[in-house]
Amino acid sequence: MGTDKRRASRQAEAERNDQALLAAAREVLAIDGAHASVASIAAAAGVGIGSLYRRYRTKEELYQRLCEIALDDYARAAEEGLAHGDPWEGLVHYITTAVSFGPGSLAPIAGTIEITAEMAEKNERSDRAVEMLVGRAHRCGALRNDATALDISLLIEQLAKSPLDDHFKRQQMAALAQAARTARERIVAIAIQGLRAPAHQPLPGDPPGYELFSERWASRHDNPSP
Amino acid sequence: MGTDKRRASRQAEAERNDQALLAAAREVLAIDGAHASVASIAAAAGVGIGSLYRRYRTKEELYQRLCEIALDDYARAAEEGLAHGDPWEGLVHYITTAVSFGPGSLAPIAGTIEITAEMAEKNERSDRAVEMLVGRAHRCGALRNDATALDISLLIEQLAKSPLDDHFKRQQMAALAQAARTARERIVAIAIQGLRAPAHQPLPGDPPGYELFSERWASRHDNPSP
DNA sequence: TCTAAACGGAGCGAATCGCTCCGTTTAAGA
DNA sequence: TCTTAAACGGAGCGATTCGCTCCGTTTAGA
Repeated sequence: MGTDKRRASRQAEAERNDQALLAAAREVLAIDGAHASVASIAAAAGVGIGSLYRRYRTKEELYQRLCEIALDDYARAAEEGLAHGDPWEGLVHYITTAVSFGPGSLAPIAGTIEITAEMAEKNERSDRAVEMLVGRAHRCGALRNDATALDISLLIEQLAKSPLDDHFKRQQMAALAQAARTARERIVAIAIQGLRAPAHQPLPGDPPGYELFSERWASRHDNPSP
Repeated sequence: MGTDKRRASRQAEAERNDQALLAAAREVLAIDGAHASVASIAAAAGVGIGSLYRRYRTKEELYQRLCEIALDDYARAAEEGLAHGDPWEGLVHYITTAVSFGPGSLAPIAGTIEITAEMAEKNERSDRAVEMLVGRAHRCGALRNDATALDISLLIEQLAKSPLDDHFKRQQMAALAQAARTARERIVAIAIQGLRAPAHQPLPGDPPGYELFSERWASRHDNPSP
């Protein structure tokens, strides 16, 4: 079909550039956090700033797209976990996969962008899957019964960010960055072990409420310091 | 003695301001990370910028002082742990106390300042104490034997930073910040539970090496991107 | 050879940085 | 009461960095 030929070289380059941009943005955001600059994202993708702004009219638009992709990844990881026959193994798959995403593009920019409809929808899908995953693991007795789905979500967020890895990446020390990554895998294994039933002693305080998630995305553009 | 009178109001205010500066710097650094500004530190302390620079000739000098204090806190927490009769309880005391320090003033500025002699000394003292703590806990069989002292130090660093807490603090939402803190306490409890022997399965990969700590403080002022 | 789509990046105004410099306040001594 | 010097707060300097625009160049296809 002619379409394939029309989509050839030049348009194909545009497509490749878009993928490179999204991948680079994800990486840079994970390392530099909220202070990542558009210039550094374009540079990391090997693309001019102009090309970036031809695809996304603004920085926020790019960030929104990144969030949608990240939320989709989380939802998929949770659904893969549900596909596992063993409830515990399924939960472990979700946790390790989600952690391996790194801080993704979510936490660093929470509250700085407007939530799109697509983001809200993917988020609900993800929440539902995680809730089912945790419920299953509770019922089969593998997961300690005082750990809630929100506890696990917060645990994932806590483990996802690796300051050590980021630091060595920023300094271009690849070997040490790799070592930092395997060190974190050990820590994740420790945390997962801590989720197994039975627990030696109950978790302190009340279980976390959902406001911890929802309130943080209520984007308030008013700066705290006038 | 006349000294007390000479040290009265005006010099006393200077002393109070110094304490306020250190406390505020610690707080601001924990929230804003490496991008904290001198102006915001002075403002948080309720002090003029001029007063800050009368005490510390440069931003780096202030940061070095903060690091020395933080390292001292860690060392003290570890030594308190050693004072406990029960090895496991002593280790738990160290971990929870160290985590409660937050990211302190260490991780955010690692590699950005020169190490003073005092910093190196306090660091060694802290390391020795932690090594003994972990050795004791291993010998009495409470701590899983494939978890090393470095694993525990990295675990502490991983848990110390609370993005959620920081976010709500930045947005001046005190109630949610408090909720975020108790949520993190639950996560710390989970992780500690994961350190208990016996483990269901061994930790993956090789134990982390000490370069992960030492290399990161080798301050390289050359920017990676020329 | 010509055209139009995709490209890269210099550079704009605004914001922010670390830090200096100076006019003001205040407690102690004459 | 007046003088003095130590401690104060903060406006503002030059440098840097930001998001974004604008324009000259490259290149695939007719």
